[in-house]
Amino acid sequence: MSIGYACIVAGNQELSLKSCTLKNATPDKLEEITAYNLDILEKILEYNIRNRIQLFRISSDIVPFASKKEVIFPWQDLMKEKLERIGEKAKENQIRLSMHPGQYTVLNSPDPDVVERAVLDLVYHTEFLDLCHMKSDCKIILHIGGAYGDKITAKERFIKNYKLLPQNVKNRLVIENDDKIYHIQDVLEIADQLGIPVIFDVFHHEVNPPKENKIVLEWLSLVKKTWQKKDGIPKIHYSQQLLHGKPGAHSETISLSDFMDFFYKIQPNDVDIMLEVKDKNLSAVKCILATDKKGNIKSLENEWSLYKYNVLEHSHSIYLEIRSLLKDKSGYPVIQFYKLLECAMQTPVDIGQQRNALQHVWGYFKDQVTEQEKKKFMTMLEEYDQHKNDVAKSKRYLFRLLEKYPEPYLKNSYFFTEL
DNA sequence: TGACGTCAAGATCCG
DNA sequence: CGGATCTTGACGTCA
Repeated sequence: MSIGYACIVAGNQELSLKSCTLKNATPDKLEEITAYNLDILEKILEYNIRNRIQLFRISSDIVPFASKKEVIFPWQDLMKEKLERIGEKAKENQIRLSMHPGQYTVLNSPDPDVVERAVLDLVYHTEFLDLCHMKSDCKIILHIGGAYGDKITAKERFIKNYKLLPQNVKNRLVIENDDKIYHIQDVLEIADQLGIPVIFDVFHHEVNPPKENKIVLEWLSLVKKTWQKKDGIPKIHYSQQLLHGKPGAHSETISLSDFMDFFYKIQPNDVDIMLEVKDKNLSAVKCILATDKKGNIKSLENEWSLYKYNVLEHSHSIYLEIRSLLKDKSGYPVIQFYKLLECAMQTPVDIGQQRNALQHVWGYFKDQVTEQEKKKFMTMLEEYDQHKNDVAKSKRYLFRLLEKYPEPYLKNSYFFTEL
């Protein structure tokens, strides 16, 4: 079983991809951005390796406008070596990669132009994974598309158009239930006709269940049967409702207790779980550590080093509680640790503690900065006390000081990330 | 025609 | 001029 996340590394700006607008998309610009993005992807894989994350979705934006036929840019040839290196790294470390064209790739549209673009887009995604030499268990996930007032015909059109796809696309394509139109029963029906695997999105299923009343475990068991040996371990999508958000909106972080309830319910020895959540890798690490049977306190100490100043901003008492929780070096209180962490992050920031956290962090700089830099920070603190500016300004300033005075402990921490 | 979702690029504003 | 903040882009469907 692997647990993973999609596309973006939270808490690390250095690992974000570049893009451009269509109007600026010259071949040179595209080559520059793509080369940059692939180097970043390699670094993201290294991050995933360090954190034992073996499931990862590559952003469709990795090669900008790759599937637009007006944009001529032979990325397949230009990036051959980089793609091979990425594939090697993934394989060596048993990382399962996937890609997921968004809601605008619609294979079952009645408009032939839309279908043509969808096919080109699927071909792009397939070529990307093929050029990395990934096995056929590295999938491309697609939704069924629109209903156009006649779901039966729309389903038939999906099936018809699927059959026209090139074989290498078919080798990777899997279909997923969505939160609006095609529920899991629809998708299983299509999958049965085509003989292709189904991704069961547990959250979409909650939002958009079929009329037929089966428990989640029964649907899951039907879904698992659609995966053959060559397709790898069945994969599911898991996310949670954003409280006070629109139905279907993804939560900021994964609530660990809800995740663990689900985890024990499904006994997921033989599924991979892709998390769809705003804090991305942060939740993936949480769920991986929480389900690790032989976990080590060192992992929690490392997590603590990343979150401690954020916790301090919200609650001094929980800060102390976690510190004491981690004192016993023989235990592995992972559930309790994240319970406290989640609790702290849900507590509104305490103005006084926020100032306290700023000063803690300032402690890393105070003996090495110039008088001028010191003065500037002190002025900011004064203004902060008089409510003339917000904490974000001081944080930005401290973050900028990190470039001049490198402090890896601080740089890695989430203090400068909005959580 | 605008909302939907997403987030960096691009544009504009500010001191 | 650099930095902060607001707006646009790119996609297809549906009300």
